[in-house]
Amino acid sequence: MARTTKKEAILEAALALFAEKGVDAATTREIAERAGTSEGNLYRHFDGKDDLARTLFETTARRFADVLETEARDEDDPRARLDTLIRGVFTFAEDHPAAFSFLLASHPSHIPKDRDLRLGPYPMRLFVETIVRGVAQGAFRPVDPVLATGWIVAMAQRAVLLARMGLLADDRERITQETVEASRRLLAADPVGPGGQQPDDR
Amino acid sequence: MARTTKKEAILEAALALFAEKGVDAATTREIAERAGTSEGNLYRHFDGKDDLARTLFETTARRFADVLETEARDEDDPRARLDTLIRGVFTFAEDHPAAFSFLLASHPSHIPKDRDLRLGPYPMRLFVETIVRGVAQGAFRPVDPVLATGWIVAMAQRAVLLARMGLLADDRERITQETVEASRRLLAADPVGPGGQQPDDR
Amino acid sequence: MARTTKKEAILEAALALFAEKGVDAATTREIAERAGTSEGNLYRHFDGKDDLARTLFETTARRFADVLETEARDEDDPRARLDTLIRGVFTFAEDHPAAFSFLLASHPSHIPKDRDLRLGPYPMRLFVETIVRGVAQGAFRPVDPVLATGWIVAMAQRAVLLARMGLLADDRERITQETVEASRRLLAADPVGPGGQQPDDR
Amino acid sequence: MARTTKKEAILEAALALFAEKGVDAATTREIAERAGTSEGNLYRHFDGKDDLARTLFETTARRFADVLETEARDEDDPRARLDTLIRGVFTFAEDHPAAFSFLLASHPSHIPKDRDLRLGPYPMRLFVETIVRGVAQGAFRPVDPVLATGWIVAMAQRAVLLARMGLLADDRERITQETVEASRRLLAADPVGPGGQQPDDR
DNA sequence: CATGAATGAGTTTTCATTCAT
DNA sequence: AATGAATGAAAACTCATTCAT
Repeated sequence: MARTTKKEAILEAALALFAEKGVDAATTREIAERAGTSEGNLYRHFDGKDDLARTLFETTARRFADVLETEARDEDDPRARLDTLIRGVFTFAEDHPAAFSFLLASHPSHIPKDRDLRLGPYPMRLFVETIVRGVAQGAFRPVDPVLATGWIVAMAQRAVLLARMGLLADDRERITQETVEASRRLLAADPVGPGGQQPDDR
Repeated sequence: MARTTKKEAILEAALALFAEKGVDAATTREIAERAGTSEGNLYRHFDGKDDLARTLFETTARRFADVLETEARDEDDPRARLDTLIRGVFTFAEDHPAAFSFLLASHPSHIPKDRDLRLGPYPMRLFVETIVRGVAQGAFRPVDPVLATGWIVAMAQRAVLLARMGLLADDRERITQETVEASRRLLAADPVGPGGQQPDDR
Repeated sequence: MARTTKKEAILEAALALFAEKGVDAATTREIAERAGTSEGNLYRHFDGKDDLARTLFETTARRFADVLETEARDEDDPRARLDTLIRGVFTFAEDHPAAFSFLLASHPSHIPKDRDLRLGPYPMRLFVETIVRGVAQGAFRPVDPVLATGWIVAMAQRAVLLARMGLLADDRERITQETVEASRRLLAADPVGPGGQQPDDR
Repeated sequence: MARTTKKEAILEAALALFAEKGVDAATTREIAERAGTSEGNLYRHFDGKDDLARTLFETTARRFADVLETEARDEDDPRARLDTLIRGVFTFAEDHPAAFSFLLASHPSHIPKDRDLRLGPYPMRLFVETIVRGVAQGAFRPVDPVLATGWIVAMAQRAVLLARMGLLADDRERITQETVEASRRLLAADPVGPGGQQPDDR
């Protein structure tokens, strides 16, 4: 308590409740209660519930991006960098479970239009850039980098979700490894000479 | 009156609105209005909004599973069968866009607990079974079939989402092909000989 | 079923529900359901819920009066007659529990104004007349007959209520006797000279 | 605002309306209106209409008991004490007419189960205790004290009711006296020798 | 800053009654 | 007669937001 200001307490409470039951289902009263303050005070710090949600979306997405960026900072090789980014998703999900749920669970209609990519542009962008570079360098096979990013991020998110639901036998580290490995296979440049595996429309 | 009973009209209206704005944000009044009936009548047919959501989740998930099952009925080879299932996701998304959105967008807390897999057990199960068989036959590399199903379904869903948002340059057929191809790579059995990719080299 | 017409079934169902939860809380739907018919049909036989309640109040009050009248028909002596009337209340309460509850539980504001006496004028009148006669003959001490009727009827009703609630140790017959005895004491003419009315001369 | 808080205003308005038309027939809107506040505010202070009714039942029953207790505090002799308690019923009915009506009119199904005695255990208990003591001391004839309490309380209530309806010629004081006198006769120990009055089991 | 009572515009829900069949 | 879908009006209840203190 000592350190955390009321404003932070409100943000924290709101994030937890938004993650748990969705923005619509969470009431300002609950939020205030959980934050140990009054409803009125919530309005001193924020413009309202929507503002709270928007603020949280922004800061959460940015924090997510920061985690990824920090972890991947040193990696230069696209393959290694991508691995790290994926691991970052799992790390973030573990370290900030409410934030992770909130980002995932927000109904599309709640998400600000210009950062539509479900996870916000910030985190996505790092993936996209890495893949673009990897393709250019021949480290990855040629694919639409946005599509590939979508695949990989979705895979990681779903893996977290399934793990949380207790539907996976393996432990988190193993699941992370598997998912990293899977993404490698997804993007691996085809071996041998030219004429490799076109997506070969069957 | 005509052919479609009011009950069906209500279901249809609710599905559209739930998909568009989420269960919480859709009001019973809107639903009734859109269904061309009275709010009271809605309560004659359903126990309330939650019941409506539950019913829709169930029937929609089942319809999804039926589409997949029908399309994959003739395929026996796990690889071909998996391809078909993935294509089925895209087909369903195109043919029943509201149902698809609704299944995706439902907040986890709205989803009946025992069919938690986001898409309900019905559709998921078909994937899991196919992968289990494929692994047994050596057609796929050994992976946790639930995890692999999660990956693949999530990839397909995200691809649909990105396409809907207009973030992908390719047309739908091409995106479908790409996603099918990606899943093949994900599960491809390793080339017998030594030097195979262990998932955990790192 | 065979014999009882739907109309009777409706009356019976309504009486039971009115007694159980009150007129307001009972819904026409419940009534129809319990009567094994449809809501619409209820409106063929009655003008609505209020009409049903009014009809039931009337017939039930009359039936009550009939029971009392029948039992007391042969008694001519005011004392004996009053005893019999009181016993009649207990008899009616036992034979027609729903009717009895309904008559008691109706909120004053539901009771037709001109038969205000809680049990309707019919049953009350028999008591009043008997007491008037008893007073005139010197069998009872001089009291306001309406007030005395109120006392006695209220006593009997309360006794039934307490018995139903299981708050009384004695059996029904004993409670009846006690209440009859109590009413005798209430009205016993004072012993004037010697040889006066012991409360229990009978 | 003034002195009386809104919460009290709500309780007061609800009590008046509940007494007048019954709990079911009174609407939250009316209550709020009459209390000079908004419906929403009613729900800030109470969980709903039922909670309001429950609260009122409790506080009203307790206030009733308090009145009785206060008035009877100094009386030690069972007979005098019982007289005072009966007078207390009339006093309470006059001073708190709405509370009195509400206690009487509540449909049994609204009454909390463990204080079923129509007037709540609180007021009843004082009567029961007094009668038990009086019987033990030989001041009253032997009767089931709960039954006797029922009789007497019911008599007093009915007397008030009849008076309110204008069906009694006498004034309130006279009616009170008569009812007190009646209760004395009800419980008077039989004179003379042993082998006193059995209720003459016929 | 902070509180929590108060508001009002909504929402969900109920139900007596009507109506097409 | 009978059904049960449909209605509309009103009920209970919710909740983001404001306001006096």
